[in-house]
Amino acid sequence: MPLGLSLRDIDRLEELISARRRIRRGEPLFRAGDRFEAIYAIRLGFLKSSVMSSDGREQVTNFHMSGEMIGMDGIANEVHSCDVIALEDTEVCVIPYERILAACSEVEDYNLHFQKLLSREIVRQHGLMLLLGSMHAEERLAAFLLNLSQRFESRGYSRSEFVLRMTRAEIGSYLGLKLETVSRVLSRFSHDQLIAVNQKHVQIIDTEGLRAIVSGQSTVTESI
Amino acid sequence: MPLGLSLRDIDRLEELISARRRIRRGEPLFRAGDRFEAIYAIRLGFLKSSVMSSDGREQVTNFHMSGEMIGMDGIANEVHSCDVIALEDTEVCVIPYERILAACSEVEDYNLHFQKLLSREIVRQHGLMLLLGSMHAEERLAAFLLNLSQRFESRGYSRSEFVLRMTRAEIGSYLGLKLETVSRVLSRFSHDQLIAVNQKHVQIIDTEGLRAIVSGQSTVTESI
DNA sequence: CGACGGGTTGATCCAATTCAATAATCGTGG
DNA sequence: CCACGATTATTGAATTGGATCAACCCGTCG
Repeated sequence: MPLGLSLRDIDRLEELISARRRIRRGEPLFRAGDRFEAIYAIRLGFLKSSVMSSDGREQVTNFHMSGEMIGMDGIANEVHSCDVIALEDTEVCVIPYERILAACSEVEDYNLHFQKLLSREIVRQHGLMLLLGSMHAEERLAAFLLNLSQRFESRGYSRSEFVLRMTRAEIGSYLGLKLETVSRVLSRFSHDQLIAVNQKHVQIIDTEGLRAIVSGQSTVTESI
Repeated sequence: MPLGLSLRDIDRLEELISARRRIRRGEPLFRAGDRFEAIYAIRLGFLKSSVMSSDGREQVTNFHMSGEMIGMDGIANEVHSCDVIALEDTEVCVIPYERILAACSEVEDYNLHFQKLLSREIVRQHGLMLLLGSMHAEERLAAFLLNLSQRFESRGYSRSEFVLRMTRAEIGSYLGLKLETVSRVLSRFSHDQLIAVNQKHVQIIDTEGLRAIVSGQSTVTESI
């Protein structure tokens, strides 16, 4: 469900790009409070967005991969409202917001396109809120794995085997769980033959089983 | 933090408005799946947005009051992705999206303005995710009450005394809690002289106390 | 090699849910 | 206007899912 731009769309925006930028693993693309100047299209790599509460609790709000656009949070107040950190060496295209605005005014099509991008982010977050507000640990993790799987697939990678670039703690923060819970649930999934886990490497064995978990059917689906 | 448009901004958009529409308490402004045609500016009233999971769990994603804009979720797929239901008799201005698009293309200022509206919604949801992902029941409710208080104030109503238009179950859904928990925490706040509650009527007595709770200081702030 | 960050797993604890009973309020139609 | 059923709210007791605390393992890097 949560998508950025298609390759074709990225081509369309190519003319707006001012530069490329490389961010090394662990380094920020930008931080909350930084002046908002550009939107970024990810060429290659993997990042996380997170917000901080006044008392220092971190909440990961999203993970990003190639083809996705980031930075739109900054439009609201001309200042970024979250941190974006590279979880592996990453390369992004810098698209100055001024150019986007100008292009949107000139071409109604661009305008619609960009508004759709923002709206899609809103819709995506609705899904997240449903997850955070009403799902159990197992459901959250199953949904998370299926989402990653689907995104990898749509990028031409394997949908059944991939590497988690983030730590258990980061997954936990994203899903509103503690890292121990993430670890436990992954172990349980592994034990139940739904996935195979080896540290950061994950293999999805039973997609349907995971789907069943997401939609509420408890693990031990009793046959009535 | 979460705002719609100022009155001045609404005036600016006045020319785009095609009609007014009244929705009676309990009736939908639109439902998930409805074709997206317009954005709505609330003249008067109170509504909730909610999404439904495949297995029927409802998650309230927002409450809306006068001056706020709703419907932007529909831009993404030309179809609304959530239900919006009036919690009291409500009147909205209907602003056809086509006109908004046209206006945005013509006036770069409108364009920026509308994009800010969308971005603000994204930023607001980040705050919600922080709440849902990492706060305790008491912190969630304190944050919720302070937020309502602030919004009422900025509309010229009392910031210390207001009526909750939604049920405990709806508050619970919004905050990721059960209705009993909401009721209990409100009772506790009442007992601790932070608020006075009488069914839907709430009076904020100790704003600072509520703020302290939101930022993690436990209720029983021990003096060290 | 030792230290350190990341991961797993077990034992215990606790905040919030669930189940349940009761009360207050609302809306509707006679 | 009042009575009645339905919805909404409160409160208590028991339960539980996930958090917390803690020990340990593994791989990597200086």
